[in-house]
Amino acid sequence: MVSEMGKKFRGRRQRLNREAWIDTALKVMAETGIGAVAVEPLAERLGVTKGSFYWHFSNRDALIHAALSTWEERGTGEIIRTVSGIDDPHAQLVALAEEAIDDPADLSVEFALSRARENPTVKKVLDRVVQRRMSFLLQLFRRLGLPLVVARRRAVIAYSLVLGQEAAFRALGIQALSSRRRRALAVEVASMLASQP
Amino acid sequence: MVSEMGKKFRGRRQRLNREAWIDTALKVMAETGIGAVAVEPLAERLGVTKGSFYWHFSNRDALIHAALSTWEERGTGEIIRTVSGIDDPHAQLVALAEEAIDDPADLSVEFALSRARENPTVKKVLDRVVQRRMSFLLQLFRRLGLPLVVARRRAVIAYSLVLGQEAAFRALGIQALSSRRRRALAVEVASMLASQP
DNA sequence: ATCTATCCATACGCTTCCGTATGGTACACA
DNA sequence: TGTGTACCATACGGAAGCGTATGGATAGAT
Repeated sequence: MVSEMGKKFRGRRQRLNREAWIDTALKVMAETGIGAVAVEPLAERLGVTKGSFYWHFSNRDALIHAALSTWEERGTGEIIRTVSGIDDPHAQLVALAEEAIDDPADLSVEFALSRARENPTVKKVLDRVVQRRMSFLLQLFRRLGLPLVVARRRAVIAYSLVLGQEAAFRALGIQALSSRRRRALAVEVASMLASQP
Repeated sequence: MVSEMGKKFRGRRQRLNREAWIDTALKVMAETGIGAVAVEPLAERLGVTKGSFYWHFSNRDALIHAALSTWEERGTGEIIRTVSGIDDPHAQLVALAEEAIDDPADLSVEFALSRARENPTVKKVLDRVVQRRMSFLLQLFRRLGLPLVVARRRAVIAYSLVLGQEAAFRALGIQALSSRRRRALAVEVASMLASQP
């Protein structure tokens, strides 16, 4: 029972794939949280209708799931891989801090997920990622010569710092930092975190 | 044109006031974000219908506004007042860290607001609060003998830490800390933040 | 040139939420 | 014992989102 359609003028066709939806979903998640990942607004943002969406995904949950998988793959390795190439643990810490300041998008997602842990899918992915991050940080602080109890606390503190930075910058209305200031901040953070107790 | 009403059995009446709505709104804001502050779910949570709500408030925005005002009054002073009673700046810092670890509810709201800064009302309130927090922190680090540039960075770091702690605890699945661990963490944070560069 | 797989638009029913209208109930107080 | 004020329930219309059904549109193979 469709009356009339397909008659209107349309600009040239858009033709998307799953990845386009996933990327947009992750962006929106970082900006506004997982709750804002809604099919129709996303469609509008992409210049299509939800007809497209339901061709690529069975439903909204499938998109969330796919987005989380993509995020987990892309993110968990990237920073850690970059940093793993460095030998000196202190230089590693500086690099880590700099990465965290530089690329808030990835951490924004993590930050958003921390607030959606009641979602079972989110919980599973987040727990895995956090596990890896924490053990990496713990190892790092151990290599810096800190005793285990201290290293454990530092790991929690470092993780808090990383997650909070994004929120703090938002709250402070800071958009970006010059590379000089960024570097200075990273060095400061690293030396604080590495300081002997 | 109302057909039949008021005939059903009702348990005893609830009788609320504005404050009950505001408190619940703040709780929900802390838990799930400002977007989750919706009239009907709140009403259900309070065991009434929205008929009650629209007697106390003109609309949803009025509730948000009232909640933000209440939060600003209650929060901005409380911690700072407690801490201001202490003389030694280092002890102040420890107390501040302990407060932050202890009472995540208040900071959860702040955290939620940092993600809703595009809302003009939120922006106004948040900017005021952040301004106060930052100048307090700056002063504190100055009194600890840190040079201005360093103190400024430390203030940003401290604020990031405070905001992130809540998210990190969520992500880590930490509900609460024993007072011993809490104290240890606070001391650790304070000594890090106060360390000479 | 036609066919087919791929991708998208439109329309529809359902649910949740907003805000309004209107009527009902309890308690104080006279 | 009635009556008013304060508080709440129900019903309604509209907007926005989810998911389904179905009918185009387009590109590439043949």
